[in-house]
Amino acid sequence: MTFPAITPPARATYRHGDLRRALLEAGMELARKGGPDAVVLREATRRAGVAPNAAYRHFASREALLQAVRAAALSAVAAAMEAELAGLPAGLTPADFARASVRAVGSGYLRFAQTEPGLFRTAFARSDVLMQATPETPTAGPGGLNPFELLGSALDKLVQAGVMPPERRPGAEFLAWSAVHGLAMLVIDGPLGPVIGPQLPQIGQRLLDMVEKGL
Amino acid sequence: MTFPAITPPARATYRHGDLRRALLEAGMELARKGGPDAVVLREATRRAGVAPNAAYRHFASREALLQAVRAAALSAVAAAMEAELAGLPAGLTPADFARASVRAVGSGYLRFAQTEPGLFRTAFARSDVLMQATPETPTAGPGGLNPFELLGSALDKLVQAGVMPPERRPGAEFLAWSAVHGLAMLVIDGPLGPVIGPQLPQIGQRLLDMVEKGL
DNA sequence: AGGTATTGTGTACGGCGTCCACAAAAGAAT
DNA sequence: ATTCTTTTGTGGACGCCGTACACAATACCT
Repeated sequence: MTFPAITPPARATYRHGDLRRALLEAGMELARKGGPDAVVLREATRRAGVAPNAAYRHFASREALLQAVRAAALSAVAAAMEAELAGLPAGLTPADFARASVRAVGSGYLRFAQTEPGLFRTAFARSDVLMQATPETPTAGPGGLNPFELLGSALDKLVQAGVMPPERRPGAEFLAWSAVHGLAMLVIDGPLGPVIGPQLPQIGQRLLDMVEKGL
Repeated sequence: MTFPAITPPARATYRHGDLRRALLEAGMELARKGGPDAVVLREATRRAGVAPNAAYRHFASREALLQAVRAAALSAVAAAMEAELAGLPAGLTPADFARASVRAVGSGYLRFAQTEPGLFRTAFARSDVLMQATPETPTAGPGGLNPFELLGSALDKLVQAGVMPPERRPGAEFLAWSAVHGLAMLVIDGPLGPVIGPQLPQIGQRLLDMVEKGL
């Protein structure tokens, strides 16, 4: 007689070997579809083929696991922004390049929100991981800058290129970030999803026009 | 010997009389401090002095109760906006009045977010109640318009006063709303709370400058 | 008065996060 | 090599949650 055998091999060794990473990846998977609330400790341990309590050897609580997932999601946002920046055409004037950089950061943000809504919601909900990234929970992309820093550096270019007067620079990231973040949240997590939705790219461009003009 | 007697009188009659309202009010209280996740069915019934299952005679599920709370919270947002609009000085030119109206709507939104973060988060998270308000779950304020409609009518004034060219009007609410919503979310539910925080009013005004200029 | 629909109760199930005591394995000290 | 210690995973339990089902008390209608 054979048993159903969920997760057949289970595990040969008593020690898992890389449980922390396994839990983090399971957490990412859960967050990807389902958002932050879907990051459930027991389910993550189940996927890692381990007893629920084993998680507590690597994360102090469900919240701690969630924090780690958040940080990883922020890294992914940064990577999306960097991809967008890398796709910028060459040979632009400094002013145009600076403007295009700001737009690229915004577009990357919005595109990520639309393609990975679960991760996006996880990245930006109820937490201050972004501003106080610890060595254990890096929030940066491949280039070493986190999303907030990428936006800041794009805005700096705007000043250097003479497009933005220096006195407007302080705090400008909050304004630009707010606009883009608000649209993303309203579409993927709020009441605008059904209303807008497929038109996000166009509305996004219009929003970026507004930011560029109004900053 | 006397018992501890939590909720001493409990209830004299078998029927509660107004359980639906009682549950809604308990839910609002829970949402006020704690946000949407704090709206817990069992706790609401406890506060109403009733068995957990009694709730199911009035709400199909926890989610249904939460929807009702959301609608009520949206009403409160609308009321905050109306209060701000009512405080506008008299004797403005139509153009200035229109501009001030848009700002008032935005300020009301931000002020509400800061003074009632729990309700604010509840109002605007994961739901489409706003766009499809049912008779049972009204989202409007005392004046009969919900937050979205209040913003729309302020923008209409902008066009009527000749401040905004009519061709820019369609979709403008999405842009303005995004900006304000994003700032509110980043401050009360995101990573900007510790960073900004007390300076919200100033940054809010700057954000509204950006919107006004960039719309 | 009796019948019916409404509303609240009791019991139970499975899922969650987390605490505690224990067991297995790995590494260090003898 | 044997023992001790630290690390890592297991098992069982607790109290919370949402919710389904059967039942009881009340109100309402005839």
